[in-house]
Amino acid sequence: MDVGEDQSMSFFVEANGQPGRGDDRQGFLANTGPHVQTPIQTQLQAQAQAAPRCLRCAVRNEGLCAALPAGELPELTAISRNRDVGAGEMVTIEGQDADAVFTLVSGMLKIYKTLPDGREQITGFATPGDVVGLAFGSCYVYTAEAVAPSTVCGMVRRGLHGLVDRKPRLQGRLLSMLSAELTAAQDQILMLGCKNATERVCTFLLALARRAPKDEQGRPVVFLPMKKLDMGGYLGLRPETISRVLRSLETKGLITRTRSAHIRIDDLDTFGDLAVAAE
Amino acid sequence: MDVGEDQSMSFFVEANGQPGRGDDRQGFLANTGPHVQTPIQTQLQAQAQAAPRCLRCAVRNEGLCAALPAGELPELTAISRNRDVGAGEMVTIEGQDADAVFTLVSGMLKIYKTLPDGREQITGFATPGDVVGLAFGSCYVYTAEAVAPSTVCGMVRRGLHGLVDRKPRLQGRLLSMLSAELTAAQDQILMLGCKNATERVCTFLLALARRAPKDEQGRPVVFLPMKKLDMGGYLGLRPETISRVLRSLETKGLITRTRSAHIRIDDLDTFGDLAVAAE
DNA sequence: CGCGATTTTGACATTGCTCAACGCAGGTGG
DNA sequence: CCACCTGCGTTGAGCAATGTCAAAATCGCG
Repeated sequence: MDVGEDQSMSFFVEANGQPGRGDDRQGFLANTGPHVQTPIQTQLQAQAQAAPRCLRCAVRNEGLCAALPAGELPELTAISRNRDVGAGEMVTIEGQDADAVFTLVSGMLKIYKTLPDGREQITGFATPGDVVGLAFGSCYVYTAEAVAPSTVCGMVRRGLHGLVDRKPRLQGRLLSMLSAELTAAQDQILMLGCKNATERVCTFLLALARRAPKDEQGRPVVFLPMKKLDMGGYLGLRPETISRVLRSLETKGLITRTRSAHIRIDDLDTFGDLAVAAE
Repeated sequence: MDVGEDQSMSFFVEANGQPGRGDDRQGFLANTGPHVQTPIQTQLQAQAQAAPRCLRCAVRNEGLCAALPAGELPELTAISRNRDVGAGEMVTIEGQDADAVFTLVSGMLKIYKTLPDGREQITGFATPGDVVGLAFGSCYVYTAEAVAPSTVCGMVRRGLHGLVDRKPRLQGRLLSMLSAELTAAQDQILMLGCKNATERVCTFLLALARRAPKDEQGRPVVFLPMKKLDMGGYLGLRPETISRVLRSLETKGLITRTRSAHIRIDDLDTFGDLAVAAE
């Protein structure tokens, strides 16, 4: 993971409902048809038409999907479906019934929790391949909202539940994802608890830089599609502060703003020092 | 969980070693004798003498142990061992080989991570029943240090590994513990990112108050064995600030300091408002 | 080109930190 | 048994970092 991802899991400790039984809730994907206990023929038929999508998928080797060999992909295709979301649209909403689990295919989502008085704290940004919407209880524990036009692939909770039962390998994958979450959460705690504004911004950029493309001289060029307000919401800072820090880093020659929403890191070493990276 | 607990897990995604094989490392408990592949007789013998400890244990119904019925407790006893630690002693050390997993039997531990320059952030306090030292990789990802004289029960990693393989029920328990962790971590993120000093202190006291004993009028009396410095390390505040906030709460009649290190919460409602509890 | 939203910049306010002094308690040694 | 010492907590004064508010500049988009 990089800058925090999704936050929690589902269908393991099913809140207080049985896995089987029960009618399909009306959530997203409810019309995909029967998935878990589908009669063999119907299932195979569905797979035949469905197979290509997961196989060709941009994030086929990320997230949950990476845990399945190509031969088993059709089963995933059968319970999943793509959906486009525009910037500002929500994929999951804190407190609502967790009907589906989503893999981000393209774009970027912000993951946040809200205090009763309206203050909100962003706990992470999801990048392609990240999984969001895993919930231990019956409700989503955070809101996931697109900050750029995005595509998500939704898997019905019940369908995924059944799939996990049949493919123990998925369970291990879920576990390591959960563990990665926890690590990310703790890094954020460390950041919010100990670091000053400059250190926070550098930590954030550095995390993004790891996955970012490099220019011809090997300098990472980070893409920041989110608003300053969201960046601040993640770092525990106000947008004005972010702006000031970036200006200061630019003045010192550590970064260059190239295209809009793109920042090139010019001095990676000094940057690492400022980020006070753990080990 | 209450105020954060342990932080991560082990033996699922074993870093890059196989579960079986390999000599017992020299860590704590190495002298408990063979545990996993013990010949039946030896094992039963060990159980016979060992059984009573876990059965009588103060935290028998907490943490991992709660997942095992009384009849299976001897197996737990066989791979575990109690150890007393004085205030200031460390149970796990960030970055060191994760040889064992510990259940806190009595006392209190602080869990913290350290930045390269020495700043440290406490990510939680463990109370009896909490499990610390679960590590996904081969090393502990945090330091656990006693803040009061404590007793921990250590389980050899390999022994626990084998036990989890034999008792699938333990796996579910580990999962829900991990999920509780994550929830606690996110609450802390919310706190560090959004709340001011007073709100943080109230949030903290309120979390402790849930588990705290009540006086004859039903008011919770919270025990705070840790130093102000540690409390501050958890809340992202300096000890002077904690002191000032407590003084101010006292002046307002919201709390009363009873015995040393004990605080009674007099006005739980107002307190809850100040804590800005999620939902 | 022009509108609305976002970002930037500046001036100022506030919060919590720093530093220092003092007090209190527990432990130690005479 | 008492004096001292050390570490922690408390309190105060001043300060630095960041938040707040407002205005100007810029961007994205039609």
